[in-house]
Amino acid sequence: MGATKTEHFTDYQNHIAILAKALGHPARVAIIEYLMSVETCICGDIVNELPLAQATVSQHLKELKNAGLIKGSIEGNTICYCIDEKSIEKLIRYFSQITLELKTKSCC
Amino acid sequence: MGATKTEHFTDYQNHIAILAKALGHPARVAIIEYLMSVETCICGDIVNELPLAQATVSQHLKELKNAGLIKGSIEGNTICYCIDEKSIEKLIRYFSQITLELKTKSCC
DNA sequence: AAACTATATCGTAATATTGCAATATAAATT
DNA sequence: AATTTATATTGCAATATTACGATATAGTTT
Repeated sequence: MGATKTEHFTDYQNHIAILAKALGHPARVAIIEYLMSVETCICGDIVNELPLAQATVSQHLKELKNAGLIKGSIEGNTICYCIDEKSIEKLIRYFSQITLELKTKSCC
Repeated sequence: MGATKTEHFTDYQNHIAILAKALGHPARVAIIEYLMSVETCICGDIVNELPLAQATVSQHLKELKNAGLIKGSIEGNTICYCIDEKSIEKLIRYFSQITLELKTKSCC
């Protein structure tokens, strides 16, 4: 015990959970916010934007990348990170579906 | 070290992270899915819907409630759980904001 | 090539999460 | 009142996450 029983859930449930989990840390929300705020996605400077050590930021970026929320491409010396629009759109569709369903309910 | 440094981030960032984290487990996504699927939010039966022990489900429900994603009201013997629409709408607004910002970018 | 810059990985300590059996609580039924 | 039913809490073991210093890797500049 202790480990999540992913095998008991559907692929869709697991995928939504992976995306949500990746955003389940304020540092990663802050990273997304920063990527959103810069004009282009030419980055490099993410470490200096966050109140965390370089190794920690690198780790958070890796998690966002593994979840598919951001993409990173090597740009000479630095790495150009940007938000992967598709995953955000998947989340919007998921949550929109929920509110849509809720409209058909009578209670609460 | 080891604990999340919440104090370094804004209230908004922390709140989005709390909501996302609550959905960061397939069992909790499945709970939301189930609450969405039933006609009314008269529940009780959530435990039998999930492939997890009663104690574990109870714990997951508590986490969803703490995050504000669901509300539970005592209905005699059972408890009536339902999705808190406001928190879902907050998430939709958040993600919509992201895609909106991305439209103004030139790269990626 | 040596020094510098940007990022990743390793190792490790602190803390959190997941899952469950056992037990507690509390309302409903007999 | 005893039993049953529904849910919560406790305690604990297994596992995962968070954070960071130290070190590695790889491109850039001098």
